[in-house]
Amino acid sequence: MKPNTRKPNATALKIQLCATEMFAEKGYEGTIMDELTERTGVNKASIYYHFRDKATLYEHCLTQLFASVAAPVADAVDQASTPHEKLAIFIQSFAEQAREKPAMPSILMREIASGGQHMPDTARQQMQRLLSTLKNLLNQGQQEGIFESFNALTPHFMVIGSLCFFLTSQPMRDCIDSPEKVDPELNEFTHQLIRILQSGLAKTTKGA
Amino acid sequence: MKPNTRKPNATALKIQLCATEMFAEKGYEGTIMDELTERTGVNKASIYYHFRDKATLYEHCLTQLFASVAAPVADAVDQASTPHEKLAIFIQSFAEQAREKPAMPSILMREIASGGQHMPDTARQQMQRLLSTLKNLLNQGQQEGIFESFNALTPHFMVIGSLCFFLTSQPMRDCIDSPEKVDPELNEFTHQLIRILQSGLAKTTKGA
Amino acid sequence: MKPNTRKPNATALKIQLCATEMFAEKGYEGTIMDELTERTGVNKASIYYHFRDKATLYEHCLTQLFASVAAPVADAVDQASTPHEKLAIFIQSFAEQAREKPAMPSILMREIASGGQHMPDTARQQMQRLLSTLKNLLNQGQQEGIFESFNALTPHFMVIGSLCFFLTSQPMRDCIDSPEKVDPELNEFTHQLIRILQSGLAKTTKGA
Amino acid sequence: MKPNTRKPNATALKIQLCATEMFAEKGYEGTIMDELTERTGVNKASIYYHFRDKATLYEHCLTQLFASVAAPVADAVDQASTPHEKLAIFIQSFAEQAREKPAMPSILMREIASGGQHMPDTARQQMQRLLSTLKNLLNQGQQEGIFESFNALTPHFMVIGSLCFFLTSQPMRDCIDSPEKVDPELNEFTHQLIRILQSGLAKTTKGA
DNA sequence: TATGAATGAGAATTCATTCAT
DNA sequence: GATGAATGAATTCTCATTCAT
Repeated sequence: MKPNTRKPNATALKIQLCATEMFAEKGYEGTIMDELTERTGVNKASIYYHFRDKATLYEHCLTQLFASVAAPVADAVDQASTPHEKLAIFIQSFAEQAREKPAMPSILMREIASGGQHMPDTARQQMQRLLSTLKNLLNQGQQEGIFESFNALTPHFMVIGSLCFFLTSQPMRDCIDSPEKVDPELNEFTHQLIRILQSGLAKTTKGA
Repeated sequence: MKPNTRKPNATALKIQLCATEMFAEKGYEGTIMDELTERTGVNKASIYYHFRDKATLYEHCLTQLFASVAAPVADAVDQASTPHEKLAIFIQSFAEQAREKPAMPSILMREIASGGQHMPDTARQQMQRLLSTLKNLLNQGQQEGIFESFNALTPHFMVIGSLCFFLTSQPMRDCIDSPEKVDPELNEFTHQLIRILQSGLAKTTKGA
Repeated sequence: MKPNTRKPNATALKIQLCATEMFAEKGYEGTIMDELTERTGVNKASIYYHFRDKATLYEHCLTQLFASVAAPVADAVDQASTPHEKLAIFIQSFAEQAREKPAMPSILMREIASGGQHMPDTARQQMQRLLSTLKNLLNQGQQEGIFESFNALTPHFMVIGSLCFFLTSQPMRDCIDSPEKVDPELNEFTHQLIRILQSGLAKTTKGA
Repeated sequence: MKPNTRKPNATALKIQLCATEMFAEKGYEGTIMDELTERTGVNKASIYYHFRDKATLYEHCLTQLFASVAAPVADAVDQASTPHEKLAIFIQSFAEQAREKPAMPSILMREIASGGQHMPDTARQQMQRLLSTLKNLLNQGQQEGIFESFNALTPHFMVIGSLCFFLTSQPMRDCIDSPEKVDPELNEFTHQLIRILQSGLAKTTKGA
């Protein structure tokens, strides 16, 4: 029984949470173990006791994070029945997860930007799972004659990409207070996203 | 006169280009000045001669990069007349710019992921410019009764976000060679994106 | 238990002592951290662990050094009673301190030469304290009709300046071995200094 | 005829003056050639054209500086006749020189503090010359029964040391504006110095 | 487990000096 | 003589990691 397994005791958990936050804020290289020490209040050597090294800690954080996001989305979609509903739920629940775990969009964006070299396999699989979920509901919709035929990657990235950009760019947008700026809430953004995609993917039935 | 005749900026330009590439690949902290030295073949002190320090070099690269992307997009959109055309051109030309300057999506994603803290003002303004361009064409379309009313941020991030994700995730997707995988080309992706957004934003007149 | 049992500050102290010596020998800019590493036998990173950076280390050394000099002098003067005695003790004990802590005159001279820009406040205060001590004894002597009236700065610098010059110029003088040269010992120098000042400051009552 | 000889043209002279100033302010190691470039407005390569390297430039500055100080002092003393007068003139004219060439006390103090390792021979000789001048007048005074017998080094350093300290510490003292502080002018300081030394060295004739 | 101290391998930056024009 | 651009050898400082207790 190696020390760095199972039942994350209080210390280990605190480290994990802080680290996930820092990785999101500053990226892998930007995260400095000394700073993590300060933020957690945990002794540096302790971090190394609980997680072999920085890379291992990173893997651990990402694995946990992405699993905790993908599962609820897939589950929620399964509850719905019609493709339109499923699509809406997909978007909705991904948005919710991203808001609840704000580290996720940041980390995902950084990882993808760097070619996913440091993304642990399990984390990658979780993202695949989301894509599959979407693919399935699109197929269903297409077979039912509701949706046009599209490569699932396009709507996938329209959802994931736009939500990640929207959420992570919030601090940047908050800096600019031009009087005309009317920033939508996440809710509004999500609803518009749903509306656009539902009608954008829909089969154009009008014979005109 | 040797082939590599020394024009005033040859060295500085080489540094800028290489650095932009590295910042895209590895991020700010991941970019090591010694490596940049090797890649450019330029003496390390020379880099510091032309650009005060790493941070300044970064700023310079970003400023140049984003200016070189936003201008052509805005210009291209100005050439078109109808909102539908403008939207298509917006997407098309942003996609083109992103393909031509592959560093841009990576850098943009990383920057946004970290709250844009290190993004120079001018670079930020260029992104604003893109948003304005889109806002204008949406307004025009809306006034002409062609588009529904949307906060421009939603379609903006649907375009920028999905294209950035699509382009930067290419290497990641290329790793997975499942036989069923059918990855679309950028062209196909762009066309689908245009189609979905054109019909997704369009005023649903049928039924009226 | 090895002879060099690790007490909490052993390393930090060793660094401080070596550094003080080097700062005296070579000045702030002339002191190279790598050399300090070699001299102390302490790992370079350890120096930075105990003292944030070179400037902090310098401050620390100076603070300690000047405090350790000024206090004994002031204390010694307090023990004496007559102004003449006090003056002699002032000179005597400053000379002693300077011999015991040969880094002090060098550092003081360099610091003053550069306008004291880098002198930590506490160190500056210690020098003020010496001046005050002298001022007081001069005042006492003046009130007792023993000393003429002088701005204390003059005798102050006659003591401090001449002793610093005498002590630090020793190596320079040792180079010149002209046969006629008869260099006084510190003791002789100090005694002459006392004699000259005692009679130089004394009220010239004769002739009255 | 090497370039770095004789008739110091305008550029070379400007460099020399600026450099002397910087060496005084910051010391040898603290003087950075790039900064010297900025201050002089002369191109860096030009400095190297006129003076082989930093060490040579330093030597040159010191040689010029100390020669220009010692000669006038010695000459002035020669004009006077009585030992008391000569002593006063010695102090007076050294003080004048130091005020006119404020770089001198700083450089002298730094050089002595570091054991005079980098002091060019000619500069050292100039300091010796001052000591000799003082020695002679003391001898004369002693033979005339005016002065007590002292090793000349003591009064020498009392003059040189105190004046150097007084002059260079001015900026430091100007920082402290305690209400009680009454800083003497150089003139007052010099007069007190003369008074103290004249009576301090004088033969105590009173048979009491 | 927890902790203060230590450490080696970097990494950013500086600086005196030189070169080509 | 003057100048912008280069360059190699330092030099300061950082950081992931380990050790001793």
